[in-house]
Amino acid sequence: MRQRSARPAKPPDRRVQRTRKLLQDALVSLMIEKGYEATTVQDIIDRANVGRATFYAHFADKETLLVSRLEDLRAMLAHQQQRARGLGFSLPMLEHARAHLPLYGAIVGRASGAFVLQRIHRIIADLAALDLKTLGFKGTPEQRGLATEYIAGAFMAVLTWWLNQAAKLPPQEVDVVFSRLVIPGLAAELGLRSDVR
Amino acid sequence: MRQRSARPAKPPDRRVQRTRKLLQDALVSLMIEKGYEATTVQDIIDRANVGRATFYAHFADKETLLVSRLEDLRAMLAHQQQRARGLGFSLPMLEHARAHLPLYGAIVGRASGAFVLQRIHRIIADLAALDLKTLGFKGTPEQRGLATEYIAGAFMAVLTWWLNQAAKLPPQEVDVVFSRLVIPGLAAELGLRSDVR
DNA sequence: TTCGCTACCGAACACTATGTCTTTAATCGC
DNA sequence: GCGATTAAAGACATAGTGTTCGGTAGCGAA
Repeated sequence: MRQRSARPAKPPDRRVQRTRKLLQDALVSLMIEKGYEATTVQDIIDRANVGRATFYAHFADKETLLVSRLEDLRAMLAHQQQRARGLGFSLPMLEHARAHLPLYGAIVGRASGAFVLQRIHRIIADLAALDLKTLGFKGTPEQRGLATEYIAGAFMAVLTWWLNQAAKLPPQEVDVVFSRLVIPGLAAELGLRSDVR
Repeated sequence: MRQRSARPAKPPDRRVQRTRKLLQDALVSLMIEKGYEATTVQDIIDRANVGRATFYAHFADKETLLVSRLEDLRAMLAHQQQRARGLGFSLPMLEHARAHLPLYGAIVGRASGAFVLQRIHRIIADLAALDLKTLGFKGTPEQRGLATEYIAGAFMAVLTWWLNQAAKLPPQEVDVVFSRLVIPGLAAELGLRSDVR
C-alpha cells in the first residue's frame, strides 16, 4: 500500500530530520565522554536541548536511538562491500573506525562498551555471511554459521586490539593482518579456497 | 597486617557462605529465566529470600555479584589449564559450558548477554596470555596483545556457535575445531610454532 | 501570504529500581 | 550460655523511565 508508486517515500519534515540528528549527535558525544551505559535519556535530551516528550516521539528508548545510528553504519558498509573482493567489510570498517577514533576508542576502551560492541559484531557477522555467499563458500549450514561467527569474532578482536593501540598502523595493513590471521584457518578447517586474498 | 601468620585466611562465617551462595544461585537461576540485564537486585533478594540490606552488606551491586561468581570459573579454568598442553583453557571451558548448558544457552541466546560475554572474553584472554607464555611465544608486546585478543575472540566465536547448536558436538571435537581454526593463522602471521597441537 | 497540520515544548505524573540507614532480632564462634 | 557479629525489616532519599496533556510555533502546501 504505497502512495503514488512514482514517489517512493517523501522526505520527512525538516523538523523531524533536525531533531533526530540532534539526538543522535548528542548520544555520540555523550558516549565519548561517559560511555553508552552511563548516559541516560535525561543526559541526551539535555545535551540535544530537546523536550522529553519529543525524544519518546522519535525513539522508544536509548537503545533504539543507538540502533538507528548503527543502521547508518550498516548501510555504508553494505554499500562499500559491493565494490571490494574478499572480505569486503573489513577495510571500510577500519577506515570508519579511524575516522571516528574518539568514539570507537571510547567504546573499546571502557568495559561498558559491551552492548555496542555486540551490536557491531552482529553487523559484521551479517556482512561476513554475505561475503561468504559471493565467494561461493560451500558447506553445511552449520559450517556457514561457524565461519561467519569466526570471521566476525576474529575481526572484532583485531579491531579492538588496533584501537587500543590508538590505531597506529594504517587500515590497509590491519586489513592484511586480519586476512592472514583468519583465512588459513578457514581454508584448513572449512574448505574455503585459500587464495581469496 | 595479617592475623597469626600461620593462618593465612580464616574461613568465613558459615552464615556468610550461605548467604553468598544463596545470592549467587538466585542470580544464576534468574539469568536463565530472564537474562542478566533484566534481573534486578529486587528479583535477586526475593528469590534468595534475603533482606535488602543484607545484599548490600555482601556486594556493592549486581555486577559485583556476577563477578564474584565468574571468579570461581576463572579459578577453575586456571587450575585445569596447568594440567594441559597447548591452549589449555579450551577443553575445560567447553566442558563447563556443556555442564551448565541452560545457563550458557541463556547467556548466548539473548542479546542481553553482552556484558557477561565480555567478562568471559576477558577471562579467556588472560588465560590465553598465560598459555602463550608457557608455549614460549616470541614477539613484540603488540604481537602478544594481538595474539591473545585473536585467540579469545575466535574462541568466543566457536563457543557461541556451538552453544547455539545446543552443544550437539562433544567438547573434545569442538576443541579440535577451535585449534584448527586458530593455530594456522597464528603460525602464519605471528610465528607461533604450528605443531602446538 | 495564508492556512492547516504536525512536531515540539514543558511540566507534571506514576512507576520502578537503586543504595542507605536505623533498630531489632537471630545466629555463630568460642 | 555469653558476647560479638551478622541478618532482618522496612522506611527513606534519590534518580531515572516512559506517558500524558494543553498550548505554541514552525513547517509545507496552496
